[in-house]
Amino acid sequence: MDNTASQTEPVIEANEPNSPSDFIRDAIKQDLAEGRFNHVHTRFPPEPNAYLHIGHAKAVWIDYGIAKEFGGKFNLRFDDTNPTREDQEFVDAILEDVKWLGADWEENLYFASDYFDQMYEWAVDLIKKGKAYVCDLSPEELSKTRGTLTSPGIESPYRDRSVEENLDLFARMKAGEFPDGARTLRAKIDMTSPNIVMRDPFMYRIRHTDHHRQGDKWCIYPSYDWAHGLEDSIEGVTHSLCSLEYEIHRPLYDWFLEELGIYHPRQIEFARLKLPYTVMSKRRFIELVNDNHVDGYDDPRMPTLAGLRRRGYTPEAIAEFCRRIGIAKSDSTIEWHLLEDCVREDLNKRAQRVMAVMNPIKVVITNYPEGQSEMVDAINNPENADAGTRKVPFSRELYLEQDDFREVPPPKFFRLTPGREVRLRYGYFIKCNEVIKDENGEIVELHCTYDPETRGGNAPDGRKVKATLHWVSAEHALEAEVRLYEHLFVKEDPDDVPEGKDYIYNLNPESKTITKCWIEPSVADTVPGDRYQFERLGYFCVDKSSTSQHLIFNRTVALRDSWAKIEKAK
RNA sequence: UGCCGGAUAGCUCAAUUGGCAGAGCGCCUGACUCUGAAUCAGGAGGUUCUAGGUUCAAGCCCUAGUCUGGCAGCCA
Repeated sequence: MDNTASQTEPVIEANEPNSPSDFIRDAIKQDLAEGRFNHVHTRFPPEPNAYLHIGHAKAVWIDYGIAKEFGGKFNLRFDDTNPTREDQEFVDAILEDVKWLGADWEENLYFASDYFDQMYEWAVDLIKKGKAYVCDLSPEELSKTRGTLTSPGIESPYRDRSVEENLDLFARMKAGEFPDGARTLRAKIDMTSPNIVMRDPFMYRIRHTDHHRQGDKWCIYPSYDWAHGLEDSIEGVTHSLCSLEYEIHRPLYDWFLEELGIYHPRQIEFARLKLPYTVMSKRRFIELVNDNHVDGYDDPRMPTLAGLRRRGYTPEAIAEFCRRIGIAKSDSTIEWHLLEDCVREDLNKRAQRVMAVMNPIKVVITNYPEGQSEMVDAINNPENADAGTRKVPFSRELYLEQDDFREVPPPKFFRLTPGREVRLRYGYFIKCNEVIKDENGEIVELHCTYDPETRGGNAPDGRKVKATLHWVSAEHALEAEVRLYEHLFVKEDPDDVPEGKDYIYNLNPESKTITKCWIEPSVADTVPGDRYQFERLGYFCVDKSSTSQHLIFNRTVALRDSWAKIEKAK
């Protein structure tokens, strides 16, 4: 068979100096070198029955990334072969997610259901070749005769029907003469195969269910194993990349294509992505959402792309993450840390800086005139001069972060403490003179003095301070809601539960904390999706439910904090 | 006990035809700094799962074993 015939694309090899190397790319280069294929064509084939998650992002970047690198084509194809689970809602959501990720399918958007006629014809071909038969076994009987992992199955009593009878029965299955589950079309392979997948797998089942795209045209629907290779073949895909669980299905993928004698793509499998402290299955997403353990598929704690997007993750960060984890055949669990590091790296370069105080302590600048205020210049992004500057109001009463003051400073603490001078970022040097407490001994405010000569944050006499603190003017600050997130589960493996419990038992009751912050007024007109760095605190993204009357920020990720590490080490 | 995979630094991965085990991230130290951030420099970190074998030479090839993932939906 000529595997290079269907398309004649120029061969472009991925020889850029920084192009990644892995076993799949190596295999593709070899295929190109040996002439098995003369171009590269991949596909991402989601079933429209759920929201995409970070694991799908990995698959998209493998499929799309490799196609791009080799100057090839990339198809987005909905594998919509089971109408009982699928819906247009998911098609729309997936389209949005893939587009957001940055994978451009151009005009190559396909639906497996568009190939149902062709698949049916091929099934008829296989029947005519004596390679497929209609089986009347019930689902229960079928599973009983399939055998086990260690023992062979037994042949169906309907296995040796005549071609004519099979053709007739199959046509009547299609015509809707039989109820759901009454019969299947099965491939005639080998009931004793050590690979259970090869024990006369079913190709079609009867489902009197309308399809979200085909309506009531069909009442028989193809199985994954039967359909997938055909879809790849029809589209001229060269490399059908999928996760390891399909490795055992490859012989069947090859068998159908070989028996049909049609264009034969190559399936290659890779390890799927696993992350600790979360779950990544469609069924569990549905449970978490339906039982209100999370606030929808786009809850910022969810590993869905919609959730990560709402959390503030950028597609660039996700792409970088996928690049860093690479592709392998060994199962592995990637630390969240790596994903977080990727967003920090991306957001550091692009996020607008802003000052916000989350746990305020009031500071009165005793030598600053009452009723006066002024605007100081602040840099929007030190990593990007083009981002410009903004004005931030300074006045007599400020809020500082509680963590930035210690009445009795521990060793190596160089923030504000009685008698010590520090800098207020873009403001003035201040010195703490007095700690005001209530009757319970709790600190209620600090009395400080400022040095008017240090306006903007520099001392004309060149004296240095050891700390620069963020602050907001009490009178001008806007109050906003902030939502802090932790892992959804308390255990690395949510399935690690006591007898009789399930993964829900491991939900982290503290995965979401709603609190407040006081933030500089420059963010008054911010809109959902805007991302900021709250200086010295972390990256935050404006939630979709945020309004100018009620600002809501999701913390994407905190900044690295080496002081916290020092403290924790004690 | 069947079949198909996997095992190299804390984590993720590399290592042409067998030829001195490397990188990124993390960690430690230093420099710099109006974010204890970022950036830059340096450093530590390995019985390549185990036991044999082939070879001048084995992470790689062979044998046996250990551990580990997937597979018995009319799901994909």
